[in-house]
Amino acid sequence: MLLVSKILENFDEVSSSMLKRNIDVNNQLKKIIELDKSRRETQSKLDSHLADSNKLAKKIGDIFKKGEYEKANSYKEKASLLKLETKKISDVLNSYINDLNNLLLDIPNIPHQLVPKGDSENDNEEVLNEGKIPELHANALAHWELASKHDIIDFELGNKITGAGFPVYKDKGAKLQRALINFFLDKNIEAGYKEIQVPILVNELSGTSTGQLPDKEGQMYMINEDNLYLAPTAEVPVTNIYRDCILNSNELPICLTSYTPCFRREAGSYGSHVRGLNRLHQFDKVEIVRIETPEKSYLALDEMVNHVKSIISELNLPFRIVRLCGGDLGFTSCLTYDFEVYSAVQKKWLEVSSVSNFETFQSNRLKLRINDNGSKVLAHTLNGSSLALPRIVACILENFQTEKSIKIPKALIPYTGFDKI
RNA sequence: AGAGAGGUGGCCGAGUGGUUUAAGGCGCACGCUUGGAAAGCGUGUAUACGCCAAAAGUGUAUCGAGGGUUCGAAUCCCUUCCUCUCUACCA
Repeated sequence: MLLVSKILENFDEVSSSMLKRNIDVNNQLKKIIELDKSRRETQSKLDSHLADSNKLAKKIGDIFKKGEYEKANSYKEKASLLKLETKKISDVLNSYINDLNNLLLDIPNIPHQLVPKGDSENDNEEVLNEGKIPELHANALAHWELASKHDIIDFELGNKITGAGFPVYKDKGAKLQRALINFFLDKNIEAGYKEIQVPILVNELSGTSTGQLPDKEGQMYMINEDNLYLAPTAEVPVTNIYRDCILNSNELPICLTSYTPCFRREAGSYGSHVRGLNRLHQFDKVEIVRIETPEKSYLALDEMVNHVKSIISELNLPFRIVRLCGGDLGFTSCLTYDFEVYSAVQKKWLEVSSVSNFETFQSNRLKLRINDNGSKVLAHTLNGSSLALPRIVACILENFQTEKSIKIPKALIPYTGFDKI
């Protein structure tokens, strides 16, 4: 959520930078400023009425003690009238606060200077392209064909148990999943991230605080009976650990890593690009989350990008890093780098990681501050996938297939216990 | 899930309608004291919002959360969340 003070002080900058997202928020911003002014005026008015009420109540108490009941009663009447008026002002104030909040909740984060203008993923800016695209034999198969040929992932069985997008991993397929999770976690821990296990069901406030609500309302599975959501990413439970916290500057940076299954409804996405493992309703992901001071957050973003890069390199997968353009940039993010691995059979790039700096957008909702020698500032939050499994699995299967088998990348063999499928 | 007991500042803990402006203690910070330390003494010690150019200051709100009763609520009522004990169930 943007700060009203930021909008007030940098109106033109905020307004024009939103054009990169292809949205015009000028009117909303003006309304926010107006509402904030009304809010402050009403607050002053209410406070002075409450101050009067408090004084009067005290006076009545004193008079009662002296036993002057008649006098007290006349003051009581006066106090009642004052109270009625106070109630009215308080209602007005609350409506201003609500309207202001609702407007602010609908405005996305301000894109960073580096974010290119653009409409869609086609306008993303490639910043690195590394690794060799393998030359496959003539009969190379797509991963969903390999999965069934080797009987390691069963999509049909998942349909039976749950529905489309919930595959069953079998035998070496299951072990490959487990190997990747451990491999990723170990790499992250080695790089200084502390492992943490968190709940996968989250409440509404958690969803709002990291920015999934109200923006992605329809993308999360909801359990109505208990008013809980299935987390679409570990970002939600992990970042919310620090909701309503004031951290001492010497506690920073906070670097966490967590494995969780992730659940996404993916409403409205159908077609060939969702075949096999390309897009699932349930998938596994290892996430990294950082909390940083404003001064260091972009340094941290670079570190995270380099870290994810090193993991993909170790798996020997051809990949590229793209800087998301305004049109593709997530609601909550200032700057995002996506990692895409190349699927040699499908002949396309598949997103496997998204690394973002949210600056104060989340921390403002989280009320996550840093206490630096008595002065308080909002922290910067960042996160990234390190990494999401399904498309990594798809690429391993496709890119490392031979006529007879699938070779496991060397770095993974200690984790799988086998070198081919 | 049922019955009961609870939730008060960084922590412990007093407080059943108006000298609570939340006692007292611990912790922490600073100062005095000391050769140095401890002890002792003194001062201070939350968050949010408003006013003020800013600081100082000051007003308001906050005793799990939300609503209500009252001139006045930590205290009474309702709703809700959480914790503990017992019972039931259970990996």
